Amino acid sequence: MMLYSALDAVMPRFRKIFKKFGLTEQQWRVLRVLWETDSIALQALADITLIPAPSLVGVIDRLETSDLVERRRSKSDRRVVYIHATKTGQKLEQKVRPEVDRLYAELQASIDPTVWENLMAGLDIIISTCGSEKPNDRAGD
Amino acid sequence: MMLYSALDAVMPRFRKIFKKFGLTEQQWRVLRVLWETDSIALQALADITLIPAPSLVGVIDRLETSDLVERRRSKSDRRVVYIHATKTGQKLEQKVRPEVDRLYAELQASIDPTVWENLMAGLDIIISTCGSEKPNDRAGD
DNA sequence: TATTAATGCTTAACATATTAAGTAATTTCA
DNA sequence: TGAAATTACTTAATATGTTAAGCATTAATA
Repeated sequence: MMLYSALDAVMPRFRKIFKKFGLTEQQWRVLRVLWETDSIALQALADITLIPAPSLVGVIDRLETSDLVERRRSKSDRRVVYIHATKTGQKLEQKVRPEVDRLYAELQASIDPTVWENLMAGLDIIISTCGSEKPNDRAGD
Repeated sequence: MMLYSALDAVMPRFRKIFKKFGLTEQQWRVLRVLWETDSIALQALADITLIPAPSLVGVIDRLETSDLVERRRSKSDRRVVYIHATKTGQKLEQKVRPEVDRLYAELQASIDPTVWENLMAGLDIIISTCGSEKPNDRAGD
Protein backbone atom coordinates (compact mmCIF):
# COMPACT_ATOMS: atom_id res chain seq x y z
CA MET A 1 0.00 0.00 0.00
CA MET A 2 2.93 2.31 0.59
CA LEU A 3 3.99 1.91 -3.01
CA TYR A 4 0.48 2.61 -4.23
CA SER A 5 0.20 5.65 -1.98
CA ALA A 6 3.44 7.02 -3.33
CA LEU A 7 2.29 6.61 -6.93
CA ASP A 8 -1.07 8.04 -6.00
CA ALA A 9 0.67 11.08 -4.56
CA VAL A 10 3.05 11.66 -7.43
CA MET A 11 1.42 10.60 -10.67
CA PRO A 12 -1.61 12.90 -10.91
CA ARG A 13 0.70 15.88 -11.35
CA PHE A 14 2.47 14.20 -14.23
CA ARG A 15 -0.77 13.09 -15.83
CA LYS A 16 -1.88 16.67 -15.85
CA ILE A 17 1.09 17.49 -18.09
CA PHE A 18 0.49 14.52 -20.36
CA LYS A 19 -3.10 15.49 -20.77
CA LYS A 20 -2.15 18.97 -21.93
CA PHE A 21 -0.66 17.28 -24.97
CA GLY A 22 -3.42 14.74 -25.43
CA LEU A 23 -1.30 11.90 -24.09
CA THR A 24 -1.96 9.24 -21.49
CA GLU A 25 0.65 7.98 -19.08
CA GLN A 26 1.22 4.82 -21.11
CA GLN A 27 1.47 6.71 -24.37
CA TRP A 28 4.12 8.87 -22.75
CA ARG A 29 6.07 5.83 -21.65
CA VAL A 30 6.01 4.43 -25.16
CA LEU A 31 7.03 7.68 -26.82
CA ARG A 32 9.83 8.23 -24.34
CA VAL A 33 11.41 4.97 -25.45
CA LEU A 34 10.86 5.66 -29.14
CA TRP A 35 12.56 9.03 -28.83
CA GLU A 36 15.72 7.22 -27.76
CA THR A 37 15.37 4.08 -29.84
CA ASP A 38 14.80 4.58 -33.53
CA SER A 39 12.93 1.34 -33.89
CA ILE A 40 12.04 -1.45 -31.49
CA ALA A 41 10.08 -4.69 -31.49
CA LEU A 42 6.77 -4.70 -29.69
CA GLN A 43 7.78 -7.27 -27.11
CA ALA A 44 10.96 -5.40 -26.23
CA LEU A 45 8.92 -2.23 -25.93
CA ALA A 46 6.53 -3.99 -23.58
CA ASP A 47 9.42 -5.11 -21.37
CA ILE A 48 10.91 -1.65 -21.14
CA THR A 49 7.69 0.27 -20.58
CA LEU A 50 6.28 -2.39 -18.23
CA ILE A 51 3.14 -2.32 -20.30
CA PRO A 52 1.86 -5.85 -20.87
CA ALA A 53 1.89 -6.82 -24.54
CA PRO A 54 -1.89 -7.12 -24.86
CA SER A 55 -2.33 -3.61 -23.48
CA LEU A 56 0.49 -2.30 -25.60
CA VAL A 57 -1.31 -3.40 -28.76
CA GLY A 58 -4.13 -1.01 -27.93
CA VAL A 59 -1.77 1.76 -26.90
CA ILE A 60 0.08 1.47 -30.20
CA ASP A 61 -3.21 1.31 -32.07
CA ARG A 62 -4.27 4.66 -30.62
CA LEU A 63 -0.84 6.23 -31.09
CA GLU A 64 -0.96 5.06 -34.69
CA THR A 65 -4.40 6.60 -35.14
CA SER A 66 -2.99 9.85 -33.74
CA ASP A 67 -0.19 9.56 -36.30
CA LEU A 68 2.47 9.57 -33.60
CA VAL A 69 3.94 6.12 -34.27
CA GLU A 70 3.97 3.53 -37.06
CA ARG A 71 4.16 -0.25 -37.29
CA ARG A 72 6.63 -1.98 -39.59
CA ARG A 73 6.70 -5.71 -40.04
CA SER A 74 10.18 -7.18 -39.96
CA LYS A 75 11.45 -8.58 -43.26
CA SER A 76 13.69 -11.21 -41.72
CA ASP A 77 11.12 -12.50 -39.22
CA ARG A 78 7.61 -11.72 -40.25
CA ARG A 79 6.25 -12.40 -36.79
CA VAL A 80 8.02 -9.34 -35.45
CA VAL A 81 6.53 -5.86 -35.61
CA TYR A 82 8.82 -2.89 -35.20
CA ILE A 83 7.46 0.32 -33.78
CA HIS A 84 8.91 3.72 -34.53
CA ALA A 85 7.90 7.32 -34.00
CA THR A 86 6.63 9.42 -36.89
CA LYS A 87 7.88 12.95 -37.55
CA THR A 88 4.91 14.22 -35.60
CA GLY A 89 5.72 11.90 -32.74
CA GLN A 90 9.33 13.03 -32.72
CA LYS A 91 8.44 16.70 -32.69
CA LEU A 92 6.33 16.15 -29.60
CA GLU A 93 9.44 15.47 -27.54
CA GLN A 94 10.56 19.09 -27.58
CA LYS A 95 7.24 20.20 -26.16
CA VAL A 96 6.42 17.56 -23.57
CA ARG A 97 9.77 16.45 -22.24
CA PRO A 98 10.91 19.76 -20.76
CA GLU A 99 7.78 20.08 -18.66
CA VAL A 100 8.02 16.53 -17.41
CA ASP A 101 11.70 16.84 -16.63
CA ARG A 102 11.09 20.07 -14.78
CA LEU A 103 8.39 18.57 -12.59
CA TYR A 104 10.57 15.56 -11.89
CA ALA A 105 13.49 17.73 -10.90
CA GLU A 106 11.18 19.83 -8.77
CA LEU A 107 9.95 16.80 -6.89
CA GLN A 108 13.42 15.46 -6.40
CA ALA A 109 14.62 18.81 -5.17
CA SER A 110 11.93 18.85 -2.51
CA ILE A 111 13.28 15.64 -1.03
CA ASP A 112 16.41 15.29 1.05
CA PRO A 113 19.13 13.80 -1.22
CA THR A 114 20.03 11.10 1.26
CA VAL A 115 16.42 10.05 1.64
CA TRP A 116 16.12 9.97 -2.12
CA GLU A 117 19.20 7.82 -2.49
CA ASN A 118 18.01 5.40 0.16
CA LEU A 119 14.62 5.23 -1.46
CA MET A 120 16.03 4.41 -4.88
CA ALA A 121 18.43 1.88 -3.41
CA GLY A 122 15.59 0.23 -1.53
CA LEU A 123 13.43 0.03 -4.62
CA ASP A 124 16.32 -1.43 -6.56
CA ILE A 125 16.72 -4.15 -3.97
CA ILE A 126 13.02 -4.92 -3.96
CA ILE A 127 13.07 -5.20 -7.72
CA SER A 128 16.08 -7.48 -7.90
CA THR A 129 15.14 -9.53 -4.86
CA CYS A 130 11.48 -10.13 -5.54
CA GLY A 131 11.56 -9.92 -9.30
CA SER A 132 12.17 -12.79 -11.69
CA GLU A 133 9.35 -14.77 -10.13
CA LYS A 134 6.88 -14.12 -12.90
CA PRO A 135 5.87 -16.80 -15.40
CA ASN A 136 6.90 -14.73 -18.40
CA ASP A 137 10.27 -13.60 -17.14
CA ARG A 138 12.97 -12.97 -19.72
CA ALA A 139 15.93 -13.68 -17.41
CA GLY A 140 17.77 -16.08 -19.67
CA ASP A 141 17.44 -14.25 -22.98
CA MET B 1 9.34 3.89 -13.25
CA MET B 2 11.14 2.59 -10.17
CA LEU B 3 7.89 2.54 -8.26
CA TYR B 4 6.15 0.71 -11.08
CA SER B 5 8.99 -1.77 -11.36
CA ALA B 6 8.79 -2.50 -7.65
CA LEU B 7 5.07 -3.13 -7.83
CA ASP B 8 5.57 -5.18 -10.96
CA ALA B 9 8.09 -7.32 -9.10
CA VAL B 10 6.06 -7.80 -5.95
CA MET B 11 2.38 -7.86 -6.79
CA PRO B 12 2.08 -10.88 -9.12
CA ARG B 13 2.94 -13.19 -6.24
CA PHE B 14 0.19 -11.71 -4.10
CA ARG B 15 -2.32 -11.82 -6.92
CA LYS B 16 -1.67 -15.52 -7.24
CA ILE B 17 -2.91 -15.95 -3.69
CA PHE B 18 -5.93 -13.74 -4.21
CA LYS B 19 -6.88 -15.70 -7.26
CA LYS B 20 -6.85 -18.96 -5.36
CA PHE B 21 -9.83 -17.58 -3.46
CA GLY B 22 -11.51 -15.97 -6.46
CA LEU B 23 -10.52 -12.48 -5.39
CA THR B 24 -8.90 -9.62 -7.25
CA GLU B 25 -6.38 -7.28 -5.71
CA GLN B 26 -8.96 -4.55 -5.24
CA GLN B 27 -11.49 -6.91 -3.74
CA TRP B 28 -8.83 -7.96 -1.26
CA ARG B 29 -8.16 -4.35 -0.33
CA VAL B 30 -11.83 -3.74 0.31
CA LEU B 31 -12.33 -6.88 2.37
CA ARG B 32 -9.24 -6.18 4.41
CA VAL B 33 -10.77 -2.91 5.56
CA LEU B 34 -14.19 -4.44 6.19
CA TRP B 35 -12.65 -7.11 8.39
CA GLU B 36 -11.43 -4.36 10.70
CA THR B 37 -14.28 -1.92 10.30
CA ASP B 38 -17.75 -3.26 10.90
CA SER B 39 -19.32 -0.73 8.57
CA ILE B 40 -17.98 2.14 6.51
CA ALA B 41 -19.25 4.69 4.02
CA LEU B 42 -18.27 4.19 0.40
CA GLN B 43 -16.29 7.40 0.11
CA ALA B 44 -14.30 6.61 3.25
CA LEU B 45 -13.63 3.16 1.90
CA ALA B 46 -12.41 4.67 -1.34
CA ASP B 47 -9.99 6.91 0.55
CA ILE B 48 -8.54 4.07 2.59
CA THR B 49 -8.22 1.54 -0.21
CA LEU B 50 -7.01 4.15 -2.73
CA ILE B 51 -9.63 2.86 -5.10
CA PRO B 52 -11.37 5.77 -6.85
CA ALA B 53 -15.05 5.95 -6.02
CA PRO B 54 -16.27 5.18 -9.54
CA SER B 55 -14.15 2.03 -9.62
CA LEU B 56 -15.20 1.11 -6.12
CA VAL B 57 -18.84 1.05 -7.16
CA GLY B 58 -18.06 -1.77 -9.57
CA VAL B 59 -15.86 -3.59 -7.07
CA ILE B 60 -18.64 -3.48 -4.50
CA ASP B 61 -21.17 -4.56 -7.12
CA ARG B 62 -19.16 -7.71 -7.81
CA LEU B 63 -18.46 -8.40 -4.16
CA GLU B 64 -22.17 -8.04 -3.52
CA THR B 65 -22.94 -10.48 -6.32
CA SER B 66 -20.49 -12.91 -4.73
CA ASP B 67 -22.36 -12.39 -1.45
CA LEU B 68 -19.22 -11.18 0.32
CA VAL B 69 -20.43 -7.68 1.19
CA GLU B 70 -23.71 -5.77 1.47
CA ARG B 71 -24.85 -2.21 0.96
CA ARG B 72 -26.93 -0.35 3.57
CA ARG B 73 -28.28 3.10 2.98
CA SER B 74 -27.84 5.40 5.93
CA LYS B 75 -31.05 6.41 7.73
CA SER B 76 -29.76 9.78 8.87
CA ASP B 77 -28.32 10.84 5.50
CA ARG B 78 -29.83 8.97 2.65
CA ARG B 79 -27.05 9.93 0.27
CA VAL B 80 -24.61 7.76 2.20
CA VAL B 81 -24.20 4.05 1.56
CA TYR B 82 -22.55 1.92 4.21
CA ILE B 83 -20.67 -1.19 3.18
CA HIS B 84 -20.20 -4.16 5.47
CA ALA B 85 -18.99 -7.74 5.08
CA THR B 86 -21.45 -10.61 5.11
CA LYS B 87 -20.88 -13.75 7.17
CA THR B 88 -19.37 -15.34 4.09
CA GLY B 89 -17.10 -12.38 3.60
CA GLN B 90 -15.98 -12.50 7.20
CA LYS B 91 -15.20 -16.20 7.10
CA LEU B 92 -12.91 -15.60 4.15
CA GLU B 93 -10.46 -13.75 6.37
CA GLN B 94 -9.32 -16.90 8.16
CA LYS B 95 -8.43 -18.52 4.87
CA VAL B 96 -6.85 -15.72 2.86
CA ARG B 97 -5.15 -13.54 5.42
CA PRO B 98 -2.64 -16.10 6.75
CA GLU B 99 -1.29 -16.78 3.29
CA VAL B 100 -0.97 -13.12 2.45
CA ASP B 101 0.66 -12.30 5.75
CA ARG B 102 3.08 -15.14 5.32
CA LEU B 103 4.17 -13.99 1.86
CA TYR B 104 4.54 -10.44 3.12
CA ALA B 105 6.68 -11.56 6.04
CA GLU B 106 8.71 -13.71 3.69
CA LEU B 107 9.42 -10.78 1.38
CA GLN B 108 10.29 -8.51 4.25
CA ALA B 109 12.60 -11.14 5.72
CA SER B 110 14.51 -11.35 2.46
CA ILE B 111 15.36 -7.66 2.69
CA ASP B 112 17.93 -6.10 4.98
CA PRO B 113 16.00 -4.44 7.85
CA THR B 114 17.82 -1.14 7.48
CA VAL B 115 17.12 -1.03 3.76
CA TRP B 116 13.49 -1.79 4.50
CA GLU B 117 13.28 0.98 7.07
CA ASN B 118 14.87 3.49 4.74
CA LEU B 119 12.56 2.44 1.97
CA MET B 120 9.44 2.91 4.07
CA ALA B 121 10.71 6.21 5.42
CA GLY B 122 11.42 7.41 1.89
CA LEU B 123 7.98 6.43 0.68
CA ASP B 124 6.43 8.18 3.64
CA ILE B 125 8.24 11.35 2.76
CA ILE B 126 7.23 11.12 -0.89
CA ILE B 127 3.63 10.65 0.16
CA SER B 128 3.54 13.55 2.59
CA THR B 129 5.66 15.86 0.45
CA CYS B 130 4.04 15.32 -2.91
CA GLY B 131 0.58 14.38 -1.76
CA SER B 132 -2.28 16.76 -1.05
CA GLU B 133 -1.98 18.22 -4.51
CA LYS B 134 -4.96 16.42 -5.92
CA PRO B 135 -8.24 18.25 -6.66
CA ASN B 136 -10.29 15.89 -4.47
CA ASP B 137 -8.02 15.90 -1.47
CA ARG B 138 -9.68 15.39 1.88
CA ALA B 139 -7.06 17.24 3.92
CA GLY B 140 -9.42 19.49 5.79
CA ASP B 141 -12.14 17.00 6.73
C1' DT C 1 -38.62 29.13 2.77
C1' DA C 2 -37.43 28.91 -2.08
C1' DT C 3 -33.01 28.90 -4.47
C1' DT C 4 -28.70 27.69 -4.87
C1' DA C 5 -24.62 25.30 -3.69
C1' DA C 6 -22.49 21.31 -1.94
C1' DT C 7 -22.25 16.33 -0.95
C1' DG C 8 -22.37 11.21 -1.87
C1' DC C 9 -23.12 7.86 -4.81
C1' DT C 10 -23.81 6.30 -9.55
C1' DT C 11 -23.34 6.04 -14.59
C1' DA C 12 -20.91 6.77 -18.81
C1' DA C 13 -17.04 6.80 -22.02
C1' DC C 14 -12.74 5.75 -22.86
C1' DA C 15 -8.02 3.66 -21.78
C1' DT C 16 -5.53 0.12 -19.54
C1' DA C 17 -4.46 -4.41 -16.70
C1' DT C 18 -4.84 -9.40 -16.33
C1' DT C 19 -5.49 -14.08 -18.26
C1' DA C 20 -6.31 -17.06 -21.57
C1' DA C 21 -6.75 -18.32 -26.14
C1' DG C 22 -5.92 -17.64 -31.15
C1' DT C 23 -2.94 -17.08 -35.51
C1' DA C 24 0.82 -16.92 -38.30
C1' DA C 25 5.61 -17.58 -38.70
C1' DT C 26 9.72 -19.94 -37.16
C1' DT C 27 12.50 -23.42 -35.04
C1' DT C 28 13.46 -28.12 -33.32
C1' DC C 29 14.11 -32.86 -34.04
C1' DA C 30 12.88 -37.39 -34.89
C1' DT D 1 11.54 -33.24 -44.43
C1' DG D 2 7.38 -32.84 -41.70
C1' DA D 3 4.89 -32.90 -37.42
C1' DA D 4 5.36 -30.69 -32.87
C1' DA D 5 6.95 -27.18 -29.92
C1' DT D 6 8.16 -22.06 -29.76
C1' DT D 7 7.78 -17.42 -30.61
C1' DA D 8 5.59 -12.76 -31.57
C1' DC D 9 1.80 -10.52 -32.03
C1' DT D 10 -3.26 -10.20 -31.69
C1' DT D 11 -8.01 -10.85 -29.95
C1' DA D 12 -11.26 -11.68 -26.32
C1' DA D 13 -13.40 -11.41 -21.74
C1' DT D 14 -13.54 -9.44 -17.51
C1' DA D 15 -11.98 -5.99 -14.02
C1' DT D 16 -10.18 -1.58 -12.98
C1' DG D 17 -8.44 3.45 -13.61
C1' DT D 18 -9.49 8.25 -15.08
C1' DT D 19 -12.64 12.12 -16.10
C1' DA D 20 -16.70 14.07 -16.54
C1' DA D 21 -21.43 14.21 -15.96
C1' DG D 22 -25.89 12.80 -13.76
C1' DC D 23 -29.14 12.26 -9.69
C1' DA D 24 -30.90 12.45 -5.33
C1' DT D 25 -30.27 14.39 -0.96
C1' DT D 26 -28.79 17.73 2.21
C1' DA D 27 -26.87 22.15 3.71
C1' DA D 28 -26.39 27.18 3.08
C1' DT D 29 -28.19 31.48 2.39
C1' DA D 30 -30.60 35.37 0.80
